[in-house]
Amino acid sequence: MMTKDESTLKNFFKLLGDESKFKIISELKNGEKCVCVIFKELDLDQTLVSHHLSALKKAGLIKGRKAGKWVYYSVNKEYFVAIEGIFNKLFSHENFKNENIANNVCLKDICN
Amino acid sequence: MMTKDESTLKNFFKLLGDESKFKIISELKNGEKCVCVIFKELDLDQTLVSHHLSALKKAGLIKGRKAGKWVYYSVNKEYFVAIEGIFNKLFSHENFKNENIANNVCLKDICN
DNA sequence: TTAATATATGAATTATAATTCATATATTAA
DNA sequence: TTAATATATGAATTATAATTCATATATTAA
Repeated sequence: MMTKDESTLKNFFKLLGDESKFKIISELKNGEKCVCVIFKELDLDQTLVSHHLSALKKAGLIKGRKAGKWVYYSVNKEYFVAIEGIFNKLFSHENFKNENIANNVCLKDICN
Repeated sequence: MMTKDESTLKNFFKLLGDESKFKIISELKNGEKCVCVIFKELDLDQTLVSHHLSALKKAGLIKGRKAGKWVYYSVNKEYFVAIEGIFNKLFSHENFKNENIANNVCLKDICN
């Protein structure tokens, strides 16, 4: 019922519909950051940020790089390139039809 | 902390992160439809679809037109034009920096 | 007028995601 | 070696959104 692209985009929306995840991505757009910087800058619990990062990573939006005690996260550009393509394909307003139905006519005769 | 644009986009994401709402918008991209057609095509309860429509309308994604017993919903193009602009401003990959941090260096000396 | 139909809406319930809590592991500093 | 730090993770709890239920209103057909 939903295409793969629609499903991918819906899952992306669901993740970034959360304010904390949205803010994490906003931070990472400026370059990679370790967990310690992210949770302090956003004033969130370390463990909460780790959970969010784990969800974002699992879905492919970000990737992690371990270096010593730290883990540096950064946006996965390939993912965002793909999302951009899907979004513009599915949601650019040029694709929207705007046919109005004549008053009192119910499409497809489903309704009486 | 979040700009108005970021907040608008986040709320859009939150709404369309829901599969039913996503599908409703997908249907309406093809032109306006009455509630009766939407809920039958999506095989959802009428009352549930009304709740979703109400949320989408309240946030500005769609508008309703009453004609007799029926209410026809359609996408609000102005809203999607705006969202497209915000999305492309905030999420096009060209905006993403990709500076890697030297190993073991924690940004801003927040961490030890 | 009365009955049937389309839609909306508030309240109750249920499902799901976010958050917290306790704690484990890996790594480096002392 | 031992202690401290950075991060992750499973389970418990809490918050929030989705869904259902009961029912109201408006409109048209009978």
